[in-house]
Amino acid sequence: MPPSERLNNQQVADIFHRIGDLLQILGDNRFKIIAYQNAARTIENLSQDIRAIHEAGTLRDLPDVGQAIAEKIAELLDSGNIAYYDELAEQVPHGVVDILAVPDVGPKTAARLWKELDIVGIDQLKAAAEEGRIRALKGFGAKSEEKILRGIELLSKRQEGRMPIGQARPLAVELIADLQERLPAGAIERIEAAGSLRRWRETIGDLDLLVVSEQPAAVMDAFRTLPQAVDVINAGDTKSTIALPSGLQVDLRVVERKHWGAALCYFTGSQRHNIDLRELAQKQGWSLNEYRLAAQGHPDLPDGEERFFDSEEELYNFLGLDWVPPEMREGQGEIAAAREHKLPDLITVDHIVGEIHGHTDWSDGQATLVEMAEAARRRGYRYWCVTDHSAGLGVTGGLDGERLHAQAKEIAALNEKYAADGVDFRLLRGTEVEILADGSLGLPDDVLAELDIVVASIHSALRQDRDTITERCLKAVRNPHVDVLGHPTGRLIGRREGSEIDMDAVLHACVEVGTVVEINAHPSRLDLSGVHARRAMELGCKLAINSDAHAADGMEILPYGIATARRGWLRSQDVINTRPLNEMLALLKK
DNA sequence: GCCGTTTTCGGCCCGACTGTTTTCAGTCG
Repeated sequence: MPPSERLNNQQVADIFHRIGDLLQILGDNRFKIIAYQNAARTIENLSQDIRAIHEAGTLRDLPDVGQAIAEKIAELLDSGNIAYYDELAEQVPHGVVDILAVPDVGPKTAARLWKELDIVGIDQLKAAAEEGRIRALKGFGAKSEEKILRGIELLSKRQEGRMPIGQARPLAVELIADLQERLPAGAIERIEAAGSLRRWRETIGDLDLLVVSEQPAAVMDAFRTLPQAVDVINAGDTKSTIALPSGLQVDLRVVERKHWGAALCYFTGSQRHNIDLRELAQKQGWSLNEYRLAAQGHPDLPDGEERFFDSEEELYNFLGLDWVPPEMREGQGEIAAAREHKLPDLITVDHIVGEIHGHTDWSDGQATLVEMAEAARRRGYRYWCVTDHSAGLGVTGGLDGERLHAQAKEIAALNEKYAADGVDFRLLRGTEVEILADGSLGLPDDVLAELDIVVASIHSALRQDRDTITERCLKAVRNPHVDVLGHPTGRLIGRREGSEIDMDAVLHACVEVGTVVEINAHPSRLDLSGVHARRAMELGCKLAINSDAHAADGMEILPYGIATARRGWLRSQDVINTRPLNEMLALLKK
């Protein structure tokens, strides 16, 4: 198969999602539909290329993949299509599936619109609603038509997709502050952003706010009348949904104090994690919802007997589990690990004692060397490596050997001053050297050899085909002077897909030759991703977490990188810049 | 269609909100 037709994991997962959609519209068994959806989710969360798993003959070992789905994955990868899928797709006009994307239009509605009104696309749906033709259907009225039109409107606003977490977190802070300002002191006892934001997912589909209050009506009112609310989508007694100008939806839910533990857990998700937790509770004779555990078929208790939890930890412990950090709640084996008391001791921001990738105004940074060094010191760092761009990346005024020498003098002078003042802080000399299109580097080996740390990164020709860009990267990784592979895929979340690089091959090479792999903490990069970070750790890679700061306040985004590492189940010992200077340097390639 | 510290058959999470309904189905998370 030519590289352009090579399906990636997401594309394979999309086909199985699509099978699920088609089965829903056709009214098939709902558990069969769930099975396809679960398999799709498993595939999109894989840390390895699904083709490699197929070639190893281990598809059946994947969770939620049984005989039937394994065969269909194999068929898809080998032949490029799935006969069963084609057969389903023939039965349903293409546009009917598109209609499912409209909020509040589900499979039942889509099927009826198609069969009873011959609506097979969003444009037709809009026309029918505007012309008042939908109210002719039993169970539909004028309000249903309004709701559909509003749904289409929301969908068009939401086309930009999910919001990057780097935008969503400040927004949540602002919303919480505004809400509190509009209510009398004490009306809100507790408030926290839950959902994918609390799990630190890369992108956020909607914001979930959870509140403890004895005045739910006042809270609901204040929330629905926030100036940012351009639309009120739901308005209940304890739950409301508003839309922001960007199209982002915000849910707010009010619960009683005694519900906090169960509610926070429920609203943090993920959905998969919640289902796993509820199934576990069920096996122990309990029914779990967002408020409490209630005995149900318990050997010693009457049905309905309740247990409440002030904290998540108490709930998890009650079920025989250790508390699971939110970043791990993705249904990737964390419940089993929590039951066996084998959850990793995750890395925290406080473990980081220095960074080894950042920029100054010698290249495209905004601050001077001194300003960056002082910013690093204010964070309590013991070292910071200056890695300005190399020549070869035209736009940023990259440094050649001569300018690196000039910079070295400034670095040496600063280090001498720190030493004289008895300050325990060292600036290191480095470069972010460009991996050129042919895999050669932007600086010659003799220049690289002088430096403390060489970070090698790709910024251009990211659209090379898989084999070419993988080879290019492998060549750099194997260069004896290259210590760190910077932001390996080059993606910019929400703006640019990463390269098609064969990550498994690159990680294997890094283990083999001792090249460190970066988790770039910038919220628009988060590169490696959590999924790839976990794979890297499992393969035995050494990792580093860097802000890639270009300004004095640039290191403040480090928590995004730490969260990504935590999503990859990383511990402090997996990350080299948790170690003191000499230990860290000793972990680099010799 | 998947899965198994009760199971290879018989299960498969749970509740808020909405609209059009007099008791519920559909959708969503």
